[in-house]
Amino acid sequence: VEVMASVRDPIGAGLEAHFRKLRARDEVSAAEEKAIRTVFVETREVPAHAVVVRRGQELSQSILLLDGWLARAQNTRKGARQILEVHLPGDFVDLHGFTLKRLDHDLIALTPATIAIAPYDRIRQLIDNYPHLARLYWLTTNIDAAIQRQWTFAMSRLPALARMARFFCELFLRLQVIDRATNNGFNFCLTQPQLGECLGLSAVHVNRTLQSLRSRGLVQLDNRYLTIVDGVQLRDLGEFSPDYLYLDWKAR
Amino acid sequence: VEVMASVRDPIGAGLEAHFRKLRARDEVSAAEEKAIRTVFVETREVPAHAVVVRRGQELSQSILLLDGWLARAQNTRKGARQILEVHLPGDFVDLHGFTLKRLDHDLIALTPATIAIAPYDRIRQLIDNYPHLARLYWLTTNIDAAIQRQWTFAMSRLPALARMARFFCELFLRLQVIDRATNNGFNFCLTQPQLGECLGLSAVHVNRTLQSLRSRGLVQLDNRYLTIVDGVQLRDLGEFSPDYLYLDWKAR
DNA sequence: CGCGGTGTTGAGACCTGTCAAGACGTGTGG
DNA sequence: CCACACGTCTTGACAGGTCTCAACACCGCG
Repeated sequence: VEVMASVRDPIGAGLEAHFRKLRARDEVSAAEEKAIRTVFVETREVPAHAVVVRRGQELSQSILLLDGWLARAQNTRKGARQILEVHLPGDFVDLHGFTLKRLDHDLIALTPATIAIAPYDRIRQLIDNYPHLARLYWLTTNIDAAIQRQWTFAMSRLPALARMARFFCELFLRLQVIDRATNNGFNFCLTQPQLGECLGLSAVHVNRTLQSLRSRGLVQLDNRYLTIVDGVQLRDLGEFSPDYLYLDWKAR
Repeated sequence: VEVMASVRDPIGAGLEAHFRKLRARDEVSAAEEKAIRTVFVETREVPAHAVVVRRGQELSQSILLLDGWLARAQNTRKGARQILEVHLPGDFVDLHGFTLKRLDHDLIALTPATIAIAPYDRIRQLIDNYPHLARLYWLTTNIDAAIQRQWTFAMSRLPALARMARFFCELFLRLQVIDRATNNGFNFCLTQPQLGECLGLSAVHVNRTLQSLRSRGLVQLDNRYLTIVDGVQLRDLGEFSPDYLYLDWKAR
């Protein structure tokens, strides 16, 4: 992980997505926003496929994703890799490290990424001074957990086609929240083998499943851009309900 | 859900497991323990198979499990039920409802259970007065999330045999923490179909997988009691590492 | 020009699900 | 005491989804 010189205010600009994400769920005052901005000490550029945090490593800082996609991953003994959760810009990627002190899985970069670093003592200070933010960040970890539950559900009970449909629905919605999707699609940089690592499928089967979604006229994947052709049917096929993303605005 | 008259101090006695669980991870002072005890206003008895909290229901209180097993569950459109997480005595079952305000899944009773009720305003008061407890409960939600990630992993990448082995390992360890297991086993009240709902398997396949574990001399399941015959091989088969339960004692 | 990563296709094997039937134990009512 | 129903556990046969292996096309890049 290589440190890059901070130009102008790259952190401030990159935090855009983070505040969109928070404000989709609750109010964040100007004072709170200002306080959050002081938590980050530097940004880093991470190349694709890099391991950002290795399993078991002692932690003293948290990472907020400014740009690119990260993922939590864990390997089978035989070497197969499962991606447990995909993180998008604005996600406080390992805030739970703040209480856990180490991770039980790897944090890897799916694409080239820009991250911001928040030392634990500053986070500690932030949530001590702003109990509302403590609750709000607790909320975001709970939303992450809800997403995780839905993945468990999909892996255990849905066949490949539904699993993939649901995955696209979730990404689409989460990207819309942070303004990184258009009306009908989004940039999708994963390769088919990587998609298989997300869905617990072999690369071959990913290919066939993708073709099936295409031929049913539900999605289109060209040139690293995913087009949602028929969102209604896609949601139906994936048994997708956006409940679990808790996108309703409430005092927390 | 039927309310039972409180006899003597049923809450206090039942909280035993809760404090064991907390103190496996961090120190809890006498003052903190006392404060926690004041949070609960009543206990309830829940019959087996009851729905304790229904999906989408507005919440104003959290539930701590005193005795019995609860589970989070979600149904397929076709009616198949997946159990997303199993909760054991001492678990603060829907503490995340405190920030989420509703659940995106059902909370059901796997066995007859006793629960204690904690209104949100009291929880709010507790964590405002004891920031250390706020972090500690945040920690427990993070541990729940870690367990959830491991379930996702198991469902997507491990075959039935390993999945079941791992499930037994996890339960054994979690039950030992709260002193509800012996050296070589524990009471296991689930039927084979219920076990299938936990593991994402059909009842028929559960039966065959269980026989395979038995014939390999790894576990024994008689009379609702699970005996771990060969724990080392069981852990090996399930690729189980206890890391993710964060059972090391640290200042949080 | 060759090469590695990516996407695609076919064939066969394997794991797991479904359906159906029967064994066993337990509680209930006659 | 027996007959019966019911839930649970067990077994067999077959079907279907997904994996593995192998081969090939395509592309960007050194």
